Amino acid sequence: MTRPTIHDVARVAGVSLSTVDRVLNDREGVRDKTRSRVLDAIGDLGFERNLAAANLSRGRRYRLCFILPDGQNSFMRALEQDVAEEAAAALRDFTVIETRKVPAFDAGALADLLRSLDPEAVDGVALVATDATVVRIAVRELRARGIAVVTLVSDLPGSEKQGFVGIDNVQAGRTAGSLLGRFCRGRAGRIAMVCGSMLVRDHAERRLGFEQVLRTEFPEQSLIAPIEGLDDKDRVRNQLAEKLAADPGIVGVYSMGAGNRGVAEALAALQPERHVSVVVHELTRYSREALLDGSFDAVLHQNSRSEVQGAIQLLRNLLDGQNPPPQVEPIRVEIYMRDNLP
Amino acid sequence: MTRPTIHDVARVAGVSLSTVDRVLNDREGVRDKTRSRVLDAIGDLGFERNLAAANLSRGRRYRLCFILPDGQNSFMRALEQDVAEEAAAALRDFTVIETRKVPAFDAGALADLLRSLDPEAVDGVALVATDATVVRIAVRELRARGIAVVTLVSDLPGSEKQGFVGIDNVQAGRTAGSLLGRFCRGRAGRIAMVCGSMLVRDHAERRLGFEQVLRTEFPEQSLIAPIEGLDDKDRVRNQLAEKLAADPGIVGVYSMGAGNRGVAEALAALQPERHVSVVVHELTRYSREALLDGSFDAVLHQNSRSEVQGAIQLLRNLLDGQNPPPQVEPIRVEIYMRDNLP
DNA sequence: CAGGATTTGATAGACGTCTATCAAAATTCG
DNA sequence: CGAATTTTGATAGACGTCTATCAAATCCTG
Repeated sequence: MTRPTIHDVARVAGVSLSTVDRVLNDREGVRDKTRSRVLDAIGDLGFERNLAAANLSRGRRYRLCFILPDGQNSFMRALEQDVAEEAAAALRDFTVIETRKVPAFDAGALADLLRSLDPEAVDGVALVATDATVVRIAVRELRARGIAVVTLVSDLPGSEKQGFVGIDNVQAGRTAGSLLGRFCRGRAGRIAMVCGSMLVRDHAERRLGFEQVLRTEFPEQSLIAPIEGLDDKDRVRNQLAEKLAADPGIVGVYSMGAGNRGVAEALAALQPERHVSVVVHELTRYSREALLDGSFDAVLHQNSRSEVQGAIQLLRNLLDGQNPPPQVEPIRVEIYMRDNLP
Repeated sequence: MTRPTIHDVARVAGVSLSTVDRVLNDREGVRDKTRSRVLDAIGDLGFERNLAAANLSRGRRYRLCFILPDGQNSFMRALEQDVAEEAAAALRDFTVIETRKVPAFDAGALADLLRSLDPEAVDGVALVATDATVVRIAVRELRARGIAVVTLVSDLPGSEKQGFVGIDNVQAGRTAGSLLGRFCRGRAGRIAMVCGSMLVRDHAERRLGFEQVLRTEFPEQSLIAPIEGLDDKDRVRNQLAEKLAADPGIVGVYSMGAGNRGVAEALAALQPERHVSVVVHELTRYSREALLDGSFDAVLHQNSRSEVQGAIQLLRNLLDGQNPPPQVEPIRVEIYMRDNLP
């Protein structure tokens, strides 16, 4: 009924507390035979070290650093806010979180920042990755210095990061295709796409998934080459409005990232009897309003709060050296419509 | 940089450790003037008691009891499984979880069980409520005995429960209506509904929300009185197949709860060229298969694992007397389609 | 102001683990 | 075999909080 302690382990193994401690904390000077007696006892008893007591004793603190892109991207700003709020809550668990910002899409700046991190001051890092070789190298160096590394929102495949917390963007694109295809069923025509930039990895992946589904499952719709909005709402509004006016056969719009406001404005300018189904990404103030007034049909979303929590938990588990690290729940592609808004 | 301790509080307040302790733990024999000096010091320093150390010291353990309905409902069985798994993980945090089962829909049995719970053995209870007055009374008595109570999945409004962890079922029904209405757009006709029993509160609420949306937003569709499946797949299959055969104008099906297998079978029997859009509840082995083979279009889901975790966290917070209790993330109505299956 | 009651302080030991130090025992080696 | 080395044990104090006990100080009452 009560959990076994190191005292029990010592008793069962027939050794002293000191020896148990040496084994538990990987100190040297223990003969193999003795070590295995202790490990056997641990196994027999099902002993698990009381982390709370251990951390209390050593005054353990987790010093984490979150690295986010700077700039006006509203998803990133929401993420920053979530980090700040979770940082306050994490203090209770002896976790100190520092936030650093680097210019968006600037791999060199990101790599420089990573290189500057001192293992004396930081135990673990969560970064929104920019996909570049210099960053991979910097991650490898961080790991070599003994700092734990996970990627957040945007992954860095092929690097030595120890985990990724974010959604599967191909899956997100497929989901969008599946929804929009169904919403437009019976109205064969064309579908317009809007992205931030095709140079951004997640948007490229979303497009890939979207086109996969549309082409195989809804061949009655054809796709128009995407508008690159570059996070500029006016640009998005103008280009989309132009396309919609020029082609009355456009029955659906998929917007893969920033630019929701521009999309909403272009739609508002249409004749009321024209029906265009719309699926966009990221629940923000604007996409929410558009859902409520009926101009958007669905919004795909990633819960940035969960992502931050997941990254913190994953880093702590890595630093605790838990074996195996208890899995963090994967982040889901969430679908919102007017009626299940949170 | 380091958190203040009770020693700091004592020093700043100019009192002894004993007095700080008396204030912190609500022991009597402290003059008001002294108490407020201590409270001021706590406020000034931003002191927060180190729960890990406190629990270590008192050998605190959280004894929770989860009460679930017995029977073949597959959602409830999945929930039971989740409770078992979370119970194992919770042991690490000195939380001992016991599961009890009562006959489904039997308010008397549930109330009896609640009455039998001994505050010497149980600190908190999470129950899947049956909506009845005897249960409300039993909950009140539990609270009077000092046991914390929250409802899980199925709420008990008007009772003295201290929280509810589950989804908003009216919202879920609205979401289903919104999806199915869009899926059937352009094909005006009739929509069939399937429920477990109209006596179950959550199904009744789902129907309410569903009809709200269909009637106001998609008046071109008309609704057929629901089939009551009573958790019997053959009954669901037969009745639904009969309706579909009799009425070629049925373009959509909404199934509010148990009975997914029967729905899938009735659909499989249709001529391949007939297209019926389908939205059901709860992601199970069967609804998952039907999504994958295209016979269901969307599945609404509540994450029972999150619900169990949420209930545990809420109960622990209540028992810790945290003030204000840190909010548990609300449970979302999740939408799954083939392409965002977890 | 004495006496009793109430409030406050001081101290010790506990919870489970960690770290450090020193002594004792066991092993290895010449 | 004795000395050097390695391995093990014993002990003490710490982390932040809790509980208990007893003594000292302060308060109230008549």
